[in-house]
Parts: sequence; C-alpha cells; structure tokens
Amino acid sequence: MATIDDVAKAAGVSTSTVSYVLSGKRPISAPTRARVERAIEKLGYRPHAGARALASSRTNVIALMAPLRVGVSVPVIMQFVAGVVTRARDFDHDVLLLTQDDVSGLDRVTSGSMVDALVMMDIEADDPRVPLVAAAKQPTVLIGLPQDPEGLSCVDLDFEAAGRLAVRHLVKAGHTDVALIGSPPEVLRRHTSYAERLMRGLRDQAKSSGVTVKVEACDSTPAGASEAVDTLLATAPETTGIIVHNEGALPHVLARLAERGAVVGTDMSVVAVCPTDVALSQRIPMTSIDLPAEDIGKVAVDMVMTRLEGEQPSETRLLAPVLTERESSAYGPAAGHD
Amino acid sequence: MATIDDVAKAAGVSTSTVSYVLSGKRPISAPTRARVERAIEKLGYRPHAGARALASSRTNVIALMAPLRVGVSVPVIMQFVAGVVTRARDFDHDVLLLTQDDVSGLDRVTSGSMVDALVMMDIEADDPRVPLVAAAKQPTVLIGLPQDPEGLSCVDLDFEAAGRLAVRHLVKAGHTDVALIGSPPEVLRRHTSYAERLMRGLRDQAKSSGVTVKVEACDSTPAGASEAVDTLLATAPETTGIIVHNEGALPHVLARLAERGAVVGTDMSVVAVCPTDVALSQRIPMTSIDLPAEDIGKVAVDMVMTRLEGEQPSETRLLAPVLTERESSAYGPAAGHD
DNA sequence: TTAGCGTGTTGAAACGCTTCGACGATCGTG
DNA sequence: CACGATCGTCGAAGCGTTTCAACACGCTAA
Repeated sequence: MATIDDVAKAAGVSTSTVSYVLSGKRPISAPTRARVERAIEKLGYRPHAGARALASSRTNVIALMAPLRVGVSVPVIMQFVAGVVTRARDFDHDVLLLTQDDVSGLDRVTSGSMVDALVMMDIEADDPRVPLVAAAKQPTVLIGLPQDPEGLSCVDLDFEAAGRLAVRHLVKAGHTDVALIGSPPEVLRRHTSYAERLMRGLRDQAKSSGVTVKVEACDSTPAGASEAVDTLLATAPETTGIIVHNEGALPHVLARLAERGAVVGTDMSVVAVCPTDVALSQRIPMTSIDLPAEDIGKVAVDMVMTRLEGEQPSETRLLAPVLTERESSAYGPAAGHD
Repeated sequence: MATIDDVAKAAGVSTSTVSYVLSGKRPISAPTRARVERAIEKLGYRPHAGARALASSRTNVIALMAPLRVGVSVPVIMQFVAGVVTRARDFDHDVLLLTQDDVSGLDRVTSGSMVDALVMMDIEADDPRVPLVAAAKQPTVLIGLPQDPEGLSCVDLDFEAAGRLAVRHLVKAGHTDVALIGSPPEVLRRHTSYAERLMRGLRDQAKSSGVTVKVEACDSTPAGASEAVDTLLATAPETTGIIVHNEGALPHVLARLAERGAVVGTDMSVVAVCPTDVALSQRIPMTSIDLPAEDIGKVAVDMVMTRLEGEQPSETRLLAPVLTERESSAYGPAAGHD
C-alpha cells in the first residue's frame, strides 16, 4: 500500500502538503493541489484509518447499538439502522454495530477510541447503559426516552401526541368506545417508555373527549393476538374503534376480527401505529400513524454530528406524528353518515 | 486516558512488558504479570484501537455488507446480522456495517485498512462486488453463491437439496402435483442464486419422482400473493402440495387459500422455506424447511477467522436442509390415509 | 570451568498520519 | 519604500502501540 510519503515524493512536495490537500485545513495553490491529486490517483492512495485516528483522535466511525434480538419489531429496527447508516455516510462516517446486550461493548469502543460518537436504540426507562454513555467522552444520542433525559440528547416519535391523535381521529369519526391493543407484556415490564407515552396520550385525550378507552397488552403471536381481541370484545363489547400498536400482532388481530365476523373499515375502525409499509401490506390498507423509523435514525445522526463539532447543549427532539387515513377506519355509531 | 506508558510506569516495568502481558506473545513471570494487571485495573487502561491497528496492522474489526433495503426478507437479514455480530465477538472482533449499495465502501474499508476481513450477504449470480473483494488483501466470505465461486469462500443453505427435500416430503405423503410459490420477479431477474438453486432441486426431484411441478413467481404483497395463488389454481387446479419460498408473501398465500376455501393441512399441503420462527407465527404452525440464517452468519465468521490465521484454501460450505413436519402438510390424494 | 541454552525483560525502531511553528514570497497600505 | 499581513509550503514532533534484536540471568551439559 502506498503511504502519504509516497504520494508526497511522487508529487514533489512535502508530506504535510499532501495532508493539507486531503483535509483542506490550509490553503494550497491550484497547481500544487493538482499535482498531488494526480499522484494520489496514480498510486491509488488511501489514508490508513488507524494512523489517521492515532494522529487526529478522530475515527470517522460512529457506534450504533441496536437490539438484534426479539422484542421490538424487526422491520422497524432495520429501518432505524438503514437511516443511521446512510446518513452517517453523508457525513463521511461509517457505522460500527453493537448489540444491545453487549453492555461492555460501550466501554470497549468508547475507552478504546474506536468511535467518535454513539447512537443507542430502544432505550428503556431505567436503562443501565445511560449512565455509561453519560460518562463517556463521545457525544451520544438516544433513540427513545429514558426516565431522566437530563443532560442526554434524545430523539423519538412523539408517542404521546400520537396517542392523542389516534383518539381524536376516532372521536371525530363518531366513535365513543375505543381501545388499544398494545405491546407485549414483556415490553411493558421493561418499561420501554414509548408504550407508556402512547398510553398516556391516549388516556388524556379520551378523558378530555369524554370517551372510554380500554387497554390490552398483546403478544406478537397469532395466539396472543386472538386472545387480546377476544378478551377485549368480551370485556368491552361496545368497542368500535381499535388502535393497534404492535406490528407483529397486527395481521393476526385483523385475522381474528375477520374470523369473528367484524368487518374492519365498516363495523370496526382500526388505526395502526407502525411504519407505512407495514400498514400497506395488511389485508386491507390500514389507516395508520407512521412510525418514521428511518427518519428518526437520520435525525439521530444529524444530532450526533452537530455535537461532534462544537459543544451543543443536550436536547430532546420528538417528531410530530402524522396520521394517514386509509381503508381500515370509518364513521362510527355516533356520527352522521353523510 | 491512560496510555501503555502510564501503565508501565505504574507497574515499574517497560512498555514492551505491558504489551506482552496484554498480547501473551512472550512469557511473563507470574509476579510481573500480576503487577501489570493491577496497574491496568487501577488506571482503567484500554489500548488505543488506532495505535494498535497502526502498529500491528490488525484492527479486530470485520466488515459486514448487508442489504438494508427491500428485496430479501427483513427478519432473515436481521438473523444473519445477529449471527455475524455475536460470533465476531467470540473472536474479539467488532463489526462495521456497510450497505449493499455502497460499493465504494468496499474499497474504503479495504484499502484504508479499516477491517481485517469481510462478510458479504445476498450475493447475486454476477455480482459486481465479487471482483473487488477478490482483489482485496482481506479474506472474504460470501453468504450466497456467485456464478463462479472460484477462489472465493462461500456459505449458504443447500437450496438445491432443500428443493429436493421438499418435493420428497410431499411425494411421500402421496401428492402427485406440486407447485412452488417463489421469490418476487425482481429477485429472479437479479439472478439471486438461491432462487434458482431451489428450483433446480425441485425440478430434479419432481422428474425422478415422476410428479409435476408448477412454478409461480410471487410479489411479497397481499395482492401479489393472491394473484399467484389464483393463477396457480387456475392453470394447475390439480395441485395439492405447495412449497412457499417467500416469507413476505407466506401469510397472504395462506389467507388467500383460506378465502378460496382450501383448508391448509387437509385439502392442501403447504411446505414453507423460511426461518422457524416465521413458520411458527403463521395462522397454523407450518411444516417448513428451516432457513438457519443465524447459523449461516456464524459459520461465515468462523470461516473468515480461519482464513485470518494462516492461509486456507477457499471453500464453499452448503448447510444441509432440515424439514420439520408441523400442521400445514398432510397426506395427499394418492396416499393410504392410515 | 566454560560454552550454550531457555527464560524474562528491555530499549528503540517502526507504523502512517496530523498539526504546530516557522519561513520565504507576495501583497496591500500608509 | 518600508511595514506588517497573508499565502503557500515545509520540517519535525508527536499520537500510542507492537515487535525485533539484544541482553542478563541462572541452568545444564560437556
């Protein structure tokens, strides 16, 4: 492999000049720059990442900690990851992938100066990783909200607003008894905050709109979905509007409703909280509040990059939810069917 | 951050001694080792990854190129990735994630000495990346098979054997007219070899077993699945055994069959080729040939690590398919219903 | 007694880059 | 015309490791 010295020699300049051509940190005359660039081209020169990291204490790599296992819906994770990776490339950075459970990995990449910054997904209310990254010298952005975001930067969908929005949509359509089919019990037990935030918004809006709201946890399996539907319709048979916030269960919820003879979009309005592509790949196109996972990933990278240049105060960004009406929701019992 | 010199000073030894304690490449007496280890502990010392890479030309990072976009089924990708990342950790390596379309990324991480080795997923028959990695100095393992695997190491499920196995299973159960509902047309157009290999096995076995086999491409959408089922049953109404190799479409295929009044597991036998968890999360537990994505990822890492120590000849490993009988397949028309 | 060996440790030379301070040349300004 | 800026370039000092050659020491074998 050619080194920077080889390039310098070939171009008839000093090493530092080559470096400055590459980094643009000092002015270089056009002819010199041209000679250097030609030499780089000819030799196929690439700076050695390690040497660069050593000299500059910048690796141009960011760490992304993602839950590669069960729990959160897989397509959502992939979209986050895709967003992070592509946006990182826009900033000339690569992405080192860590698994959620590899807590020691945080220290490894952090203290070992392997990365310039961190993005962590799927933050729980009382996440053990939060104190670790707070102590690290690298800037960090969390996707999701911990209990106490003090001093940390976070980004997420505004689930509370999403909850309100979903209820308002159903209320406006004339529904007076709505329900949530939500996350699996184990997610709730972990106090993953998005579930709780959605519920808070839901209940707030239900209260102020004067409608009832029933909440069912739901395993992401056919059996779990059936059970949730059955329990719901047994204990709250007057329900005509359902919000589903559980992608894995969504198809099975719809299947179960169909089995029970409820026509979604007519007898029963269903609003999903999920990525748009998931909403569109159900048996009928779902009215949904988009979970813009890829965007969130991109915003996370933007935030982390901002913090990489110059000190920025920590901030929390909650993306406004957008509801798109499709065929799964319709006018309810109390509405004028115009 | 403490450096190796700080540690050496604190332990009263030379720098090199600390290095040898860390690497174990030279014998160190027990007392010295203990002193050094205590100093490391006390100072919270971590070697600087860049410095290490520079001096040793080893980064302890491998690159993983994954299709973060559409096409291949998302859960499968995640499982590959999880397998690669966890196994890499067993070898004390981290994983740098590249997207499939970032072809220039190959050169970047390769020539820039960012990684020790490469794993690439979702290889197409005539993949533009293959010549690039063949030229790289880092060992590479491909997940999937290119047209000409000469000199490259590959690992994949033995899809040809899987095709044969699926047909044999159906034939043994008495079916004489079987069909494949396969990958989306665009996957076939890209000549992703697994689709073609499966079909080859299918046809071979059908021929030697004397049964007919009809093949339908299928989009991974509700509409695509319905269309595939309808076309199939219109052009080959005698079909009683279906092999589905398209996870995205699988639930919709089952739904469409149900709509048409075909009872899967009784009127119609269905064998899926997909990860076990997908097979289990359908409306009924599917007889399936497992796609052991996580295992394949692990094997890929094993192979790449073997090549990292000492020159190994290139090799191709095809994992034997395993069929698990569940409730979606049953005895067909020609069988003795015992 | 001495040559030779293995063990444990050291010093110093890389590894390939960035960046600081310095310096000559060119420029505008009073 | 002299002065200080500004511009373009250079040399050299790091950055934090690994690893090689060398050496001191205590043994064993001849």
